[in-house]
Amino acid sequence: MDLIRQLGVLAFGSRLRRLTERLSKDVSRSFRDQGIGFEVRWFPVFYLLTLESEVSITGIASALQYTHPAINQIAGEMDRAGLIVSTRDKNDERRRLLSLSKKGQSLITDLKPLWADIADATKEILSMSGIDFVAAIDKVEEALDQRQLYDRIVSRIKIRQYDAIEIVEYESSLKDHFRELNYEWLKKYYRIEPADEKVLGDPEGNIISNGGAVVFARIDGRIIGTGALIKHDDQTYEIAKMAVTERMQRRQAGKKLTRALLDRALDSGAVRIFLETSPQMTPAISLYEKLGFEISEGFITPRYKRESITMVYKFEK
Amino acid sequence: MDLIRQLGVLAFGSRLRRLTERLSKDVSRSFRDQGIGFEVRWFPVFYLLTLESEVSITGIASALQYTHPAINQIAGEMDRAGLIVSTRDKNDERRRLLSLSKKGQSLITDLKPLWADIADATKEILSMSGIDFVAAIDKVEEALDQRQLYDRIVSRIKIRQYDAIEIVEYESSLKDHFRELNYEWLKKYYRIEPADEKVLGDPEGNIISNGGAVVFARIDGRIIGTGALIKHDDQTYEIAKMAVTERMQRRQAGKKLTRALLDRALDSGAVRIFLETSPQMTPAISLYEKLGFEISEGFITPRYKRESITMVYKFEK
DNA sequence: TAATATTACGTAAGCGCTTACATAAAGGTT
DNA sequence: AACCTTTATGTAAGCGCTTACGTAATATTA
Repeated sequence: MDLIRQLGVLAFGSRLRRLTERLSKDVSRSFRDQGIGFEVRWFPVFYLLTLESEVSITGIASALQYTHPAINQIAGEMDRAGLIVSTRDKNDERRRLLSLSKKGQSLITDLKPLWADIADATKEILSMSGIDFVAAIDKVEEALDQRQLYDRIVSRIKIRQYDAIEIVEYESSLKDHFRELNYEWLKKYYRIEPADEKVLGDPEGNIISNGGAVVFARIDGRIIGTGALIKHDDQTYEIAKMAVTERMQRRQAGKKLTRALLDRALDSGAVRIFLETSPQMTPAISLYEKLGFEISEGFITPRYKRESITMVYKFEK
Repeated sequence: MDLIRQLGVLAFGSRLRRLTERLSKDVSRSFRDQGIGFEVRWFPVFYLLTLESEVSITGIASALQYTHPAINQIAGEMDRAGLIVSTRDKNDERRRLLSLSKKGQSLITDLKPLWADIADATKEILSMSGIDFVAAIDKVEEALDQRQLYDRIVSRIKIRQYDAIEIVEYESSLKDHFRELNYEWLKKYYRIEPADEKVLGDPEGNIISNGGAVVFARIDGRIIGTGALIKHDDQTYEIAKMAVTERMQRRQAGKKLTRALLDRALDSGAVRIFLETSPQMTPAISLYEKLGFEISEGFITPRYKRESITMVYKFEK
């Protein structure tokens, strides 16, 4: 009946939220019952002030790992309830130092046994889980400190996307894709120059027949990206004409294309592999860096008017 | 440094909230990154709609254990995003039946692998806790279903309060307390009648010297309640003149006083123990019931004008 | 069959935090 | 000393749920 429960780890967030709400609602109700005029959400701040007096808003915030507006709001409420007093820091007029008021001090004795009851009851509930729940949360938080959930998800997504891309060899039926994919971004960022038209119009004549290669990236049967390997001499290869259609960018096609061309160059005995790209293309540059290229002084005559930087593959010694 | 962490079970609510926020923020970010136009908070509803179509708002709410306004809001957003369509139920014009739209249907294939990535990453994090976190939450929720945290806290508070009350024997220096405590509530609810004045003015002459007793409840050195045992004959005792000062009510003083007087009557060989109270005093009545009294036909001549009901102690056979 | 209770849905506002932004004081730099 | 950066605080608004409440449709009951 309870789908959230069935979904297990998939609806883990909803699950935790529900549990949190359930527990904290009960705790606040217990507090209210006592008619002490104390809200549970004040508890961490109050407790901190029993340990230390003259603490600033941000001081409390960082000790409790809350944001400072949260503390500001709680302090406002506690102030209105007469539990704290605040004074300006003599040495730093920005800071507002909080301490418990007389009334706040005297509340401590009333609250302490109540805390103990709540802690005991909570422990009782948590012990039903059969494990040390608090310790388990500690470990989960440590794991998150080490590497965020976000990063873990993203790396999985990337691997999946990378695997979903198929690298396809050039054949003449795909000739138009090679031109169109490159035109798409050239038009967007620059103008198409004669040198572009020449190479993109006849990849067979200009690239493949000279010992180079053209490959394509395919997802679900659709060509979405391309790239070429141009042979300059037996030892020198250039990766060029990389293009991925805009809608399919950030899906690791560039990475898989580059790696495919790089492998091909290495297999052909390349000693020098380079590429040219534009300084604005920061995602591309960082991709190339990840794959082992580094920015270098240009060593070939620029063939295009557009500004470019040269990157060279760093062979491992 | 992190006080919330140090507080352990005492700040368990804050702890859980923090973890929840951290996890769900990362998950939503991953979703947003994908640019699918899908919010994580829609997930449970969306998932349910992949299993069943034509589900009503309250139907979804109860399946997911959310409130219906939550579902209403989520449905509104999903509607605006074009993921669902809603039709009126032919048999019940109040109900709005939700189903996935074409667009919603086609999203399923995009979302499924993403769900899997998120589930895997979450599992990875949770496995760091070294225990089956989801199962642990299951058990905690079961424990809560059995008996709420609130009830567990309250019963601890009551025991503590009960233990904090000291029962004090009558002595003439406490004579005024006996009168004042009784006058306090008599004035509040009725008028003081001659019969009251007589007994309350001279407990020694009217109660104690006739083989009865007067006791007091004391907290932190202060007398806060009183009660009397009146002897009618060797076998018949009456519990009467119970009073607890208003500010100290609900602290189990009445219970401890009654139990003390009851024990005394039983020790004296009572065969019949009764008391009179007013029908409006429902908290008192339920207290007496808990202690073994039951409402009975009055069997003594009414001594006061105020309306009253008689309760008799039920001896176990 | 009229009155009453229940149910389904919707809307507004609240809760306890957050992010985003503004302001003023303090500290650093040239 | 003028300028920029950083820090402490405050305020507004948002988020994702909740409670509270209103209205209309349906079910129940006398």
